[in-house]
Amino acid sequence: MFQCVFSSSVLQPHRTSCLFKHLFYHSATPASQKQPEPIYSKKTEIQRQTVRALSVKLFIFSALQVARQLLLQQQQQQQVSGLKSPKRNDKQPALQVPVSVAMMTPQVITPQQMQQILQQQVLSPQQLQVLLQQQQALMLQQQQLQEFYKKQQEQLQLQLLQQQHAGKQPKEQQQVATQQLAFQQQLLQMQQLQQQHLLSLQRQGLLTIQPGQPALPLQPLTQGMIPAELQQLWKEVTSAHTPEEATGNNHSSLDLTTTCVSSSAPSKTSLIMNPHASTNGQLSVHTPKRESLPHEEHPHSHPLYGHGVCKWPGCEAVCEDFQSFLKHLNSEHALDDRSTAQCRVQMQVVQQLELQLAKDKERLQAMMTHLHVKSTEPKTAPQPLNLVSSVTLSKSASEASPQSLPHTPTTPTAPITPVTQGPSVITTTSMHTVGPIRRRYSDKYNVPISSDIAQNQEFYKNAEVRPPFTYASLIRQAILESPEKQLTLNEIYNWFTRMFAYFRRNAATWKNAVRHNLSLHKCFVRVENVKGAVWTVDEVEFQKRRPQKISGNPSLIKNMQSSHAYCTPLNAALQASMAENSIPLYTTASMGNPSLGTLASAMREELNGAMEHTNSNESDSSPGRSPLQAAHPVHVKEEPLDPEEAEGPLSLVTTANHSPDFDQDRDYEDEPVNEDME
DNA sequence: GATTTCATAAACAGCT
DNA sequence: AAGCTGTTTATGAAAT
Repeated sequence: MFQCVFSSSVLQPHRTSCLFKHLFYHSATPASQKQPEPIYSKKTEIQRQTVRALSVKLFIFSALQVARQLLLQQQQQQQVSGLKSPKRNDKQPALQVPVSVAMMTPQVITPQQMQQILQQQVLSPQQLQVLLQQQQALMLQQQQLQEFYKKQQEQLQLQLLQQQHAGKQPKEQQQVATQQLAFQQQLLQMQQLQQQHLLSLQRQGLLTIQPGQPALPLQPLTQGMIPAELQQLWKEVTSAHTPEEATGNNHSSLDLTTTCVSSSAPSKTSLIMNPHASTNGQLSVHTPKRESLPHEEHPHSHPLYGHGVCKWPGCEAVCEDFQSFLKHLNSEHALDDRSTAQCRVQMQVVQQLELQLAKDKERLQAMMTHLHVKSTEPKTAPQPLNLVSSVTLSKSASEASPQSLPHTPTTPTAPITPVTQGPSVITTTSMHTVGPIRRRYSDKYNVPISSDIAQNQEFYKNAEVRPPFTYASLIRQAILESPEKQLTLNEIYNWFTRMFAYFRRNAATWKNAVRHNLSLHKCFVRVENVKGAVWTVDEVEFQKRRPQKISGNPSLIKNMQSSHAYCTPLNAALQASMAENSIPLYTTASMGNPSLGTLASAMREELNGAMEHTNSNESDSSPGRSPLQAAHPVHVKEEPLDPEEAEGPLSLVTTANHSPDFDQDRDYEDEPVNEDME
């Protein structure tokens, strides 16, 4: 294609118009500049180069027109539809083009237009300002180049004329040639500058260039080719029109490359860092001096440094001490394309997380609303976990309808009090702090863990909240949820990671804890299998091991697990009384509060009845509900009660299609580790 | 304040 | 040899 330009055997060198046509279409291809074959004389070569440079210019002009049209269209659309979710916008190609083109064709786009576009990209005022400044600078540069371009054009015409008349003035021609070469280089520089600008924007995610988009190629610069005068010229141009760059540009040696880079680099940094300027101002300019700032205030608490490891996304380089970390930071994560891109990615990650957080907050609020839990008191209570507790309790109170909770309030537990969404609803944010705190919650008081998990399944899956249950309870739950009431260690692991986002981190820690618990507690029985060893739950031992604070009656506690479905009205009553007291529910009960604690236990005792002991027989090895299933095949819905596992729809399904094989699909195939959004 | 329960860390052995 | 599994001990925090 571009051969028609350089090895233009089809084109007569003097027929510029023809050349123009071709160059108009192919000028910007990178390969076209590489090693033009010396077919013609030096003079002709220069002409070709000049012409090509001109064609580049033309190309730019054409791009301007396209940009303008697109902009106008865009504006019209905006006026009609208004501004919508900016994030989506920057994925729409229609927008990308105008923005990108606009950046390189300042003169057709007014600052206002520019602002409009950029606002769609969720730019801060600072970013906008920087962009505008840069745009103006580019505009001035381009104007100068245009003037220069006109001159060159005239000279070219003259030269061509002379050539046609076989005029021979080598010296003059050489001068002209030099100038033309310079001009070409300048144009290349211009291209490069613009290209870098585009790239920087790309890195920041402000725009994405489509494959088919006629982006200007980045032209490799051979410094040896740059005439001194061009350097001088370039200096003049750049220094004259980019005053804002002077601040960040302390390079004394001004070769074109550095000028080019430095002129775009500040924009890059400022654009990216501005959003965080208030907190991470030190990053706005990349100098070692600045970077040493953050740890001056907090000697060893750099957000990018922890546990002797560099926390830069995807790095994890080991740094023995803080100094070596700083060294590493300066060397490995300097301001380059990679770091910038990673920074941008991190920004998106944060955005995503915030989005997710908002969603989960909303969900939680709806849950709380539905459950009528006034979480005002938890907030005032010293324990940060009260929220969790109350949530848990609320579930247990409404466990008569375990599966329906998150979705529809069709539960028997009718609204008791008009619910007002208090501002003190537990937020996922606060929940995140729960993690490191070790508490024992509901499970300690025989709160059906199953119902909580079933009802908060989505919540636990997505929010990195530590479930308010002990490892033992969780392990037991995992095992009981399985069709065969037995799991291998690995399957238990998988259950943890699948059910709780919290356990998708620090695997070594919690896995160790799981193993530790399995070994430590008598209630977990290891059974040698054909396939290996599986773990089962000895329900008797499990109940034995825990102190029954509620009623002090072990047998009662044991019975409590069943017949939840029948407590519907009582649950409502309990819930009402709890709401009435407006106390941290579980805490209250745990404290041995006579009214609530005994009420709950009494209720359960009363309700348990005779149906309970169905599973007490096989408790040693397979405390499962297989016998119960046989006993109450129809009562699938109420099954969850029996061994206090309110397994949600999931386990119901598995029970229904119960096939001889294990739940291999869940344990091995759907690796949940990648569920978190990072 | 002593005891219990639990979480966490870690050493160690056996097995694959 | 490395990783997994399972056991055991130690320590500290929180609850009782």
